[in-house]
Amino acid sequence: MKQSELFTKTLREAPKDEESKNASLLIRGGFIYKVMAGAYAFLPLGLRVFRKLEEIIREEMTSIGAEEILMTSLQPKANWETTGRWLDFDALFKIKSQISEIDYALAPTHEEELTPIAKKHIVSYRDLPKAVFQIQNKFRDEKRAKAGLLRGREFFMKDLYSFHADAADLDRYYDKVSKTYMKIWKRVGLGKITYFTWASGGTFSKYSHEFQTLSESGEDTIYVCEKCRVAVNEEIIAEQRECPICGGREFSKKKSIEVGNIFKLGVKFSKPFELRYKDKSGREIEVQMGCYGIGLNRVMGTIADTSNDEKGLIWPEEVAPYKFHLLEFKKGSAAKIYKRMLEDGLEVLYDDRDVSPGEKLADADLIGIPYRLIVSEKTGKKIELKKRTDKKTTLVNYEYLRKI
RNA sequence: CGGAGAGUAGUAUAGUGGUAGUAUACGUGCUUUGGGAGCACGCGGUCCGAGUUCGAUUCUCGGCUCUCCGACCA
Repeated sequence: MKQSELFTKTLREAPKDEESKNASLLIRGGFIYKVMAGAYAFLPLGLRVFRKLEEIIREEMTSIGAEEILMTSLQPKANWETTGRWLDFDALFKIKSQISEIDYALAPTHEEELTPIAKKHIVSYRDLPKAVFQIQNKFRDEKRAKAGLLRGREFFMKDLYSFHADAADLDRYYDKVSKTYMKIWKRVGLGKITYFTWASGGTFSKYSHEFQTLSESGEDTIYVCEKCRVAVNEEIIAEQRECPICGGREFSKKKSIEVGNIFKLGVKFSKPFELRYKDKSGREIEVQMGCYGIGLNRVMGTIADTSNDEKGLIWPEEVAPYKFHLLEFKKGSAAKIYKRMLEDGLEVLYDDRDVSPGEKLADADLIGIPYRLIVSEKTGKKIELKKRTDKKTTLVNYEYLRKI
């Protein structure tokens, strides 16, 4: 992509209506646009990051046998009445048709939609286990949207739902998902600071688990067992005074962002919707369910929040909008290299704009693409390479780029 | 939802009961090119409504919006 043709511009100063570091940097870099409190549009660079995240998550979900579906945002009131959550779900957006006066829910989560769907397809023990996931926008009527991308009213989630014949099978799958989640954090660059965390199970079960990423701008507090690299959420530390793994009592208190959580739903939804299967003896048994979420906006915000310096963003390689940022200091001098990179399938943002070197460098710092290539001479022969976090550049030849 | 603060140009800011200023961005021209270049000229603004007043961007009231603190958070 030529930067001269990019839809967005960078902003020299942080917008004053946004105090959070994540949104402030992302807005300055032209990744997102704030539509209103708690609702952000993804612009070309931001969408590229989003798609990378999506693809990583998709690959990992597929690797544990989950199939992708896409459900609706508009949902019938009746389904929510079936579970009692039409009244009980605080953050449920309810809308009324101005024509028919029929009530709808704007989906904050999809158990109420998926369980009846599953009923059509899961009728026998032969149909189990099953797992489906989707990546979709969700709506939650948060009393207070805050912290930029971290708590919004409309956001994207990957939600995975699994269906099992019995609790033991659910347990096995739940563990598998946990491990896969840890792989995902690693791939998106949050591996070292994300902890598997014991949390209250809410209305579903005694415990659930969260994945908490250490960050000063987080709204959660966790207690980390440094020995086991696991944590417990503040809400259960009172009852769970020991590390669930090693039994240790040494915790350090940290602020964190919940980037994912997983629940064993049991029969919470299969019961009201009468999702049952017949076992070998012909007996009808309620299906065991699990659900597993990852907030994509939140993950993107968390990366922005935890991976930056005073000059701008520092994207982890797997989620960067482009792998290479090609800068030229003499008009047109990098055109040939750019063309060749495209032919070789290398992901590159080419700053072909007619602006000063200083401005290009400052923008490159802000946008945070991991590998910077600088062509300073008219001949275009010399390529300097500098990682976003490096202080100095090194001369490389073209062939080297393909090996990075 | 309770509390606090804030709305002035695309962005960031200053200021004022009487002509709204600066930086940056943007446009034109010339010069310039390894850390947000320089000069000149130009374009562009007081959130909405009501009230007080000869006159309101400024004061008062209402609304809308945003931010922060708290509560809440499948």
